[in-house]
Amino acid sequence: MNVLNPSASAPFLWRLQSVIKLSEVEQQAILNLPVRYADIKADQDVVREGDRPSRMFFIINGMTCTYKIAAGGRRQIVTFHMQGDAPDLQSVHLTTLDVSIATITPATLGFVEHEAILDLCQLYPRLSAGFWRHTLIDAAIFREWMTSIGQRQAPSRIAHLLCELFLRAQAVGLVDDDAMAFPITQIEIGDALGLSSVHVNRSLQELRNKKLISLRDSELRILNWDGLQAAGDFSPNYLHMKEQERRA
Amino acid sequence: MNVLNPSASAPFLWRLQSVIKLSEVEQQAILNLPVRYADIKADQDVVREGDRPSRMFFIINGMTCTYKIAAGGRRQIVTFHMQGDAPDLQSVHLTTLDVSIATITPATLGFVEHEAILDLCQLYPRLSAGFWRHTLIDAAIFREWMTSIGQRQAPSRIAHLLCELFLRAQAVGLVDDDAMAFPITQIEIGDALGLSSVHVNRSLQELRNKKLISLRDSELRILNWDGLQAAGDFSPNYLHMKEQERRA
DNA sequence: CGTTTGGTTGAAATGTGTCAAACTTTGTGG
DNA sequence: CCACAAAGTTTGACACATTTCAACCAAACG
Repeated sequence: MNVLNPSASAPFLWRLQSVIKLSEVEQQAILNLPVRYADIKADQDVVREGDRPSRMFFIINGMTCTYKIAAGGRRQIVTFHMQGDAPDLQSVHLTTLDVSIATITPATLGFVEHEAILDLCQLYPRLSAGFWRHTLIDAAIFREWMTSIGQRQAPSRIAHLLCELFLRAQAVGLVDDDAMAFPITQIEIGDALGLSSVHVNRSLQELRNKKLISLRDSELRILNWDGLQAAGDFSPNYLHMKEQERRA
Repeated sequence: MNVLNPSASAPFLWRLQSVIKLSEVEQQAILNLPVRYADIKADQDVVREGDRPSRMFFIINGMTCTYKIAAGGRRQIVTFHMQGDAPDLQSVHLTTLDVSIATITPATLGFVEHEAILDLCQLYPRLSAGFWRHTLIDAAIFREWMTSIGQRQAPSRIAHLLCELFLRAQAVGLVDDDAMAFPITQIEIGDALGLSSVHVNRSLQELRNKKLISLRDSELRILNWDGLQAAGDFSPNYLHMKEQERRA
């Protein structure tokens, strides 16, 4: 956590550009952001509920999950984040964290002081809009997850999650040949979908038996995309991927 | 929907000021926003999933819910909104709506063109921050609801929802003497919490039997706040109410 | 190479859903 | 302002998706 690297923010820039078009100047502003990066082991908390961090971070490599603990120690994972995502961008304005964020895999993270982000927002309204839009897409994902957990049965919930993660991985170039690295355990899937790991296991077998996916050795392969979408009641609109933003 | 009223945005201003401190100039900018208002009957869609609205709205009076429809016509209500809230503020940047928004009660709404909001964001970074913060608090509520639906049992989910709505109503002056107007039906509670209306009914009776609340004739009265919080595993931090924002 | 972590299977317990009917309150048109 | 209709609430019996507990197996790891 002590090396300073001027180009480390490239993954964050790419991700932001999938969210909003940026001018050369604005791109440079992001690339010039003072970033401190750190390698973190798997299954470590990066930040904890109640923290008041003075910096945000983005993912250079690896996967994280955001979670809350409910009564009885039950854990709800509210979202997964991958390359380029900024899991706690919200902390720029919501001073006290209402969630914890942990690594799923070993991860390389880039840390940026909130002040630096706020300065950019003052200078470049378009960057401000981009950051806002990033958090809005996160919120859209939360809404869709709520719908999944509240209304869909277990196999459908799982199919839906797999569809989402696959598209998001694809968008950042983490998919080849219909397959992606899938480091999430069945327990974690359960924590994300409000299911026991036992039931996740049985439901996954259903999806496998229907020849929709193969999932083993931490690799997810889509065997039948249309079938998986149908099983998961999945429609990608909520990810707001190809959408052209309105203006400056 | 044809009267123009220069001071109609007052409830929105009050709400924004609970989110971020504003200067005199910024306050005036909000008050001078060109607002068109409209009275809408209960149980009407204000906007629908797939719409690309050119304006956002805030609630002058009444209550709305944001919902999604899943396979089989099952409805998930993802949030309720009340006085001063801007339920589709997100539409300023997420052009295509991924949710529908309907009135719960007859409501008076104020509509503002997105362009006007974007102009203010350019002029006043602090307002930009305030809008962003408003949507971030919405997202925090989504996260907490996910945790409720995913991890808590029915009576606890309901108690949690009641706590939240009570505090939010209190913050905008809609509570007196431990009671608030409660126009939400048991079916709607079920749609919000992923429960059948039958089970909502039985769980509400539990809360009543424990002398935590009284709920009848569309009035919710809190009989034992501490008990209700405990039953709902509720802690208000996620509402980010008294939190002082960091800076400009 | 033992130890840990994650995956799989079976059987029993249970929270919640579904269906159906009755009851109560609210709203409305005559 | 009544009478009726519509909407919301309550109750009972039964079905079932999912959880829990417990054991075993397989893969990853130091």
